[in-house]
Amino acid sequence: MSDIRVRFAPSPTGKVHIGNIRAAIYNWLFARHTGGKFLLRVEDTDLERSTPEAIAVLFDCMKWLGLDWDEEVFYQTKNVKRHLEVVDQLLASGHAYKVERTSRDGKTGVVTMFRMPKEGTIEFDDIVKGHMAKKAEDIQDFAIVRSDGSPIFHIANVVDDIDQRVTHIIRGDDHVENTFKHICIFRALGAEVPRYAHLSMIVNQQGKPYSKRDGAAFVGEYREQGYLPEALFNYLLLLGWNPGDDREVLSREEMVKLFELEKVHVTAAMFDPKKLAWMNGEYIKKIPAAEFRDMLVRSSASEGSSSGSLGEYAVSLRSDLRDASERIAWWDYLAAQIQVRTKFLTGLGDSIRCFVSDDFPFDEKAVEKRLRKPGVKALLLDLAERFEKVADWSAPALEAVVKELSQGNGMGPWVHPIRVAVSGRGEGIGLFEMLQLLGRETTLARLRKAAETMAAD
RNA sequence: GGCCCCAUCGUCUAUCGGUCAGGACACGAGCUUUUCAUGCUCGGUAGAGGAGUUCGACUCUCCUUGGGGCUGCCA
Repeated sequence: MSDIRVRFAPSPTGKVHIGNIRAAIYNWLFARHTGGKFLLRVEDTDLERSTPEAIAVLFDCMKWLGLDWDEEVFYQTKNVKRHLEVVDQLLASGHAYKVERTSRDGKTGVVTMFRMPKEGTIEFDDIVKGHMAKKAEDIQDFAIVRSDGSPIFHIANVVDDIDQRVTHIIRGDDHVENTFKHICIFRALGAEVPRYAHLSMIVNQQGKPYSKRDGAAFVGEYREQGYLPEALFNYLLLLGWNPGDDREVLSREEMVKLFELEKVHVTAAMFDPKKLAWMNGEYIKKIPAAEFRDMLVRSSASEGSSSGSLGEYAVSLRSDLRDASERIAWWDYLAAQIQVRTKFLTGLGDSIRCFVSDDFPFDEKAVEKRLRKPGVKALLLDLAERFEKVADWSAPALEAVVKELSQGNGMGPWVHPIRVAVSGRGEGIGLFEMLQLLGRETTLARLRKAAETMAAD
């Protein structure tokens, strides 16, 4: 047990930015590593943007990434009364004053300002950035209550941190300047100043802050694009921290065990989608085979091409597989072939369509390149003839047939037309494994059909 | 403009003054004698510039340059 308490305090705008969620990850890891508490505070004072839907999206993203929080969610709007009480306190002690001001957009009214010390230096030791200092005279007094009477971020944030007994504030780099102000508020209130850790920003290829113009910027988009939460989590963590050795793909347990704020980098990190994609592939390979198989079965069902339910592992093209165990073995084999070459979980349905249904699309380019070539018709018919005679319908046996035809000159001329004829595409799993899975009947039918309808003489 | 922060391969980074400056992604070449992918082997590319401290500096200090942040009745 420890007394450490950290918080993630996003504004629920409906979309959780990756830079923001990285702060959540670091907070979570720090809490889990130290045995402290990870709190969630919803800064919902912007009534226009924060809706129940937006808050639901936020919770959803956090749950997706496995960022579970301790204690009840703290809603900032519910603490407004406290914020204003504290402001009165500051007013009474002379740390704040009211003044008539005109805002940028021309609004004139009375706002409450926090009175900054006029001399001295404000200092703090940031856990990642080191010693920070700024002359008080370089910071101007700032507003803490709007003319409409609503508290402003600075005061709400500090009061909530006091009320939630937050000991460490881990947040984005863009808050550094605010920290000097906030420290003054803590002191004016006689409260203990928490420890700070400011995280660098995530930048794009041009070195500018990463925004939605640079690609997926919101957590939900990664989910939609077939990324695994573990991969995003791991990648974001690595963007600014490493365990000190060459390990990059880490289990959650390792992360919790090894994470230290002191080792977080100060410099801004460029977001590299290619490395994230690679990492996603690594995590997909780690999915237990049976689990991946079930994902495939599920995606085939959602394609509407398989009438069977998940539990039955139906294989509509292979009526010869009567036994449940045979069908499961069929799926296991297919899944194993596909898993190693999957980088994203999207499109799984498309890649197995031709295995579970005769209703699959033909890629026009592949057809043009591989089938509409002189002699292909005869070639396919001849292959069908030869395959028909194969006693043992297995990948090695089928490969032997083509190998013999090629006479050691490369099997390309046969392999490519067969692939397109039976699957409609130019890529996929190993050809002979594919034929083995499809079975004799389907393979022969497709070869002959392609020969008649698409292949050139 | 003012204030604050930052600076190693293209990118993420290792290095707690002495290293052939290491790894990963990406890239190139090759092998696994079918596509795609995986896997394996090999390869190239880095300490912004300048002073200083030191026997010795990527590492410490200063300057320059470059980049970023903040400078709201946003958060």
